[in-house]
Amino acid sequence: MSQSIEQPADGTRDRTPARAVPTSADVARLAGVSRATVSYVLNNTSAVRISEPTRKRVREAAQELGYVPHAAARSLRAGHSRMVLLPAAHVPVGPLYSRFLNDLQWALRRLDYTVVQYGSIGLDPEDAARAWAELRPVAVVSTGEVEVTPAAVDILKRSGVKAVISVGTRPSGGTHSLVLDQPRVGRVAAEHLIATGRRRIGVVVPEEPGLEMFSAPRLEGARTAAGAVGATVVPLPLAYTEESAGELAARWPELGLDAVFGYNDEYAMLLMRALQDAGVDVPGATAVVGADDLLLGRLLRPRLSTVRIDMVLGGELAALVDGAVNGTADPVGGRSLLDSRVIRRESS
Amino acid sequence: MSQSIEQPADGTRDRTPARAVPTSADVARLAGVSRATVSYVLNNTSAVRISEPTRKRVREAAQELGYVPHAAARSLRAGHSRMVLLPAAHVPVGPLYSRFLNDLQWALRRLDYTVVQYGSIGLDPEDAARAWAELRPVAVVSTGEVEVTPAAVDILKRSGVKAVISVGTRPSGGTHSLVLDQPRVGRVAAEHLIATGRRRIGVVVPEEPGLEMFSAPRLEGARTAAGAVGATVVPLPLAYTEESAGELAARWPELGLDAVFGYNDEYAMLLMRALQDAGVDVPGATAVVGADDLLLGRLLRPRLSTVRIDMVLGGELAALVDGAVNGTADPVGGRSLLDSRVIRRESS
DNA sequence: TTGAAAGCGTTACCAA
DNA sequence: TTGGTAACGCTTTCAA
Repeated sequence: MSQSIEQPADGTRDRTPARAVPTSADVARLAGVSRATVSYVLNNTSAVRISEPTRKRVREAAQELGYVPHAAARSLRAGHSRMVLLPAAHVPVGPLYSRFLNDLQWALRRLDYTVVQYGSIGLDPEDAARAWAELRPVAVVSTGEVEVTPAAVDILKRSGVKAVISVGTRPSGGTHSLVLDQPRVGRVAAEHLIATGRRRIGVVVPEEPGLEMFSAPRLEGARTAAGAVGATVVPLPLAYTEESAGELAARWPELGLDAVFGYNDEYAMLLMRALQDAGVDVPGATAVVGADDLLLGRLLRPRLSTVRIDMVLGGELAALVDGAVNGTADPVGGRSLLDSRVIRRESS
Repeated sequence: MSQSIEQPADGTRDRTPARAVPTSADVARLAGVSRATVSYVLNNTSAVRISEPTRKRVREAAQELGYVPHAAARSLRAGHSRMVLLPAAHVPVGPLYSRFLNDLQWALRRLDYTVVQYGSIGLDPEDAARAWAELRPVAVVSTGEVEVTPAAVDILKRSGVKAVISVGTRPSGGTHSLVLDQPRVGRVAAEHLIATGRRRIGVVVPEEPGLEMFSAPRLEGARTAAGAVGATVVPLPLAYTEESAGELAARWPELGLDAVFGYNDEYAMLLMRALQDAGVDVPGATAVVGADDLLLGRLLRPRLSTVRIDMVLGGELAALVDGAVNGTADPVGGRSLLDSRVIRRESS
């Protein structure tokens, strides 16, 4: 057994069976003051002056009891919270996106928001919205995998949500939308391939679920670019396994493609290797382009060409959220936050 | 500009300036019943029988107002919540770990917990614990990057937290610990290399911050295995860049190593390529082993040998959390949830 | 079958 | 300088 569970071993188990959690009333009692005074002292309320000895007594009492204020009670009283709800992704996405989400979480934290990840599987958009609304978040930032319909937005707004922001999808009614231009990724890839003389372009469409929201618009973008010059685009379903790549590579001659956009670097690497193993010359017979500019793509031979995506920064999105919450005018309007450009290496 | 911000475009901006969020009292008023009745109807309280016409009136009133119950008020009244707090990682970790966290979040959700990600940067363990305690979570699951000291555990327990679970670290006082056996990863890698005749083993130690919690124990495990048979282990600091790998490869002759454990597949791939570019024969002169069994590792030539880590499943950890919360006896005791074994391919 | 009221832990107003 | 009190939104016991 390479893993173990340890019970608390300090001999204090059940020393205090269901001991009550101390409240400000307990602190007040111990310090011999009123609850109001406790609140004043602990919140450093400047409008009220409390004598130093009293402050000291209160603080000591709080310390002794291990008193910690109750956030829910506080925000109930205050009438608002600083909770930002992030609908959880159904499936782990790529490294770029994970990094983005992590950045976002930290940036929000720095702005003193509490981030709640909330998964809502098998709920339709409106039921999901109702579930989210129960938490009375001040903002909802949907990262696109979860659809936010106009009706859902209405439910949220009516429950007091100040800002509904969707990122990664096309704008949906009533939300502030941060549209990550996925079609552009496919478009610049295709344009690059066309510019280097290719005319029959395969576009990998991952079979793994949860990726359609990225892959479909990328495919569409490639189609746009190809349509403009009479080039052909062929969708290529591909699972992230060596078998699937091998099968696709075996069909390569009959497909008659002279280029392929691999959705991202990982799928592109997988396919490129399969093509090479099947005797297809890269980039001679077929050019290959990935996306994300992963370091690993530079390790293969030929080095993988890629579309570098400059993802919007978590900090900027956090600023947008904060602005929307405060009702401040759009803090990022007009700025280009997502840019994609081809980095040509050796595979194209 | 490849990205745009859209304002709500339905012409309804500020249609209802600061309209109050409906409460159960509003519903009661509209339906012509008491708040109690509203609560009974909406919660399907079985102990009380409400006439069908009344139920209907209440439901319609709720519907019309867009009423959604207030979770904080509810749990304040109930005296407990179902919130699980997950201290946020400071830095994005590998794909395996992201997947694990995602699984965990979903598994907890399925058990009807609400997952709150909470970052606490620059806070010492006790202050962080106090911040967490304000939220009155029912459980805290530390994924290791954030240290949970015994004092922190005490603060949490006193605030009503039922279970403190730390995963990935050595057991810390008073918590249920799920120890992911990182040393074992290094040990099996080293044992494999030793078994195939290698004696001077380099172990990559990533320079990227936030990875020490994994890399240090892996290095230690390798040392243990080597020490047992008089083999040598040399730590190799390496940044995740081609330059760093190139510099390390350039020093290879003077290092005199006949094998290297690359920390994980990504670092191993990076280093293996640099070695090959520097003219080092792999696996002839130097054997290379990674970890994580990434698909991409099979694309290089020679195919990368790796340590396959069967990570504990999110669902199992969620079950442990649930068991700890319910006070049920340890639900996973004695089971081996983390296992590591070498998958030999061509690079060793 | 329904309603009145208490209480969860806070904070803010007003009075002392 | 301090304390009493009401109110935030909800559930639940008790009484009608």
